[in-house]
Amino acid sequence: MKAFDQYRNPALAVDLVVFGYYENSLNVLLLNRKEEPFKNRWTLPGAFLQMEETFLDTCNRVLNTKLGMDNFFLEQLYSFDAPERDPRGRVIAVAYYALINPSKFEIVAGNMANDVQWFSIDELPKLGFDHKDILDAAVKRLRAKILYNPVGFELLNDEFTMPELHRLYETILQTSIDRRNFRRKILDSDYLVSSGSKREGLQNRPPDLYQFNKALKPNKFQINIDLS
Amino acid sequence: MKAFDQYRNPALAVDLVVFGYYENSLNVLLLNRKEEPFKNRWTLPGAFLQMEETFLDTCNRVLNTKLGMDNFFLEQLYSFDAPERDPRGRVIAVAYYALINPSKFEIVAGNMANDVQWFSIDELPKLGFDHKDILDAAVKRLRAKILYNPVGFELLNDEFTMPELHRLYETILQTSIDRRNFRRKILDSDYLVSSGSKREGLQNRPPDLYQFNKALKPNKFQINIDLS
DNA sequence: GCAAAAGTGTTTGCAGTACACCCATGG
DNA sequence: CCATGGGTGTACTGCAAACACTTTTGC
Repeated sequence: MKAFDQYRNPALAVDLVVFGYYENSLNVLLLNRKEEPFKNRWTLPGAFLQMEETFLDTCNRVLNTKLGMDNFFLEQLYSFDAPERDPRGRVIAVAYYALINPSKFEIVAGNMANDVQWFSIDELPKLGFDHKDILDAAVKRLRAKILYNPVGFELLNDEFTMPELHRLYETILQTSIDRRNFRRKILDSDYLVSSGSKREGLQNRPPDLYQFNKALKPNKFQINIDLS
Repeated sequence: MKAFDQYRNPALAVDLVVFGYYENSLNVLLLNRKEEPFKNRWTLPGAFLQMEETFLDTCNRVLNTKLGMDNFFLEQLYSFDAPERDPRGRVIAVAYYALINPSKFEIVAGNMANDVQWFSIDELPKLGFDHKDILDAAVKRLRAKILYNPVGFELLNDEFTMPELHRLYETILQTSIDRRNFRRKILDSDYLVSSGSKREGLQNRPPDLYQFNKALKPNKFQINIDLS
């Protein structure tokens, strides 16, 4: 029997949508290409899958080398197959998205400084390949997921306040949520533990600090926002 | 620049979970392999992606030739990358799932009769490759999706009755749903149009016939079942 | 004392649940 | 006229949306 990998197969890339939240903005990590095609255009970070790698291996390779990151939320998004998505030839892309806290990581520039940069998803440059499609799908997934899963905590510090979490939700969902009802829903879900202390140094009443409950009972909550 | 497809790439298979509903049972289409590996074991239908094909092309190729099917609900499920999932070598699988009405199609046997068969998802044989994982993911997705999307209609005849739809939901979700509340929710969503006539020939009161509203306003409904 | 933001509580209405009753058919 | 399943209505209840008040800080 002929080995499969000697047939002609499409190349397989793993592309990453890395979300980071700071200064009341949802941001995505983009990479400035220094080679054709799409030279000098911003694109999602990614790499070709090596024969012995799993998807997660490839994700970690990209994130470790280019960004010095590890230990973050990572989830498969979708696979993209448009025949002309890469002008060099047939390339299938398996897209993952990651949620990270930018303050925890230093962005390691690749060969050159300024080739990796955060962009607010409201002020995106024109992207190469079909990466705008991938990014749009990721944003849509994140918005749907955050309504019933505690993924918001991945984007914040270990300790965070209720108003911070509230602003995070309002930013990502691009809507306003009643802060009192929001607080009640989140607290009722038992996903948070009060850390006892308060955030000092702000202008007004110091808000309570919370941590994500690692011994979580899967006590679902549901934020009711119509995304359509 | 060297063409990408001359590098060594994993093979890329498209595997299909074809769901069909009849006789109050959710069934999946399996194929009896006539070659190694997993000779004489039941597996999901699938094919290797050809260079010029999209995923959907491959899906249609499989479904048309083996099953004589077209025009059905088809959605990408997930991509599977376990390194040892195929003993012949590295094969990535992109899984799709389809919803069809078995009464609309004749299963076209491949090279031999009895090599394609419906199995109730409650009485599955041992599957080859990692196809049990894929199937489990598909069932999970279908159960989640049917709660808020009108995909149930794909599995029924063009005209169907409310009790039929109700039984479909109870079967797929493996739970009991109050038929009166179910009816109200579905009708309130405006996804159904009464066809005016009734299903005759049953033993008791003839139930009303409905059709799926093709001019649908995306008027979401929500069946509240805790899937966890 | 005032402004601003955080914490806590209450009212109200609607949607989901749990029911009961009537209707149409076959035998 | 009875059994069986289909169609329709209603009362209750619990949650969520809307909203008001108090508390704590900086200046």
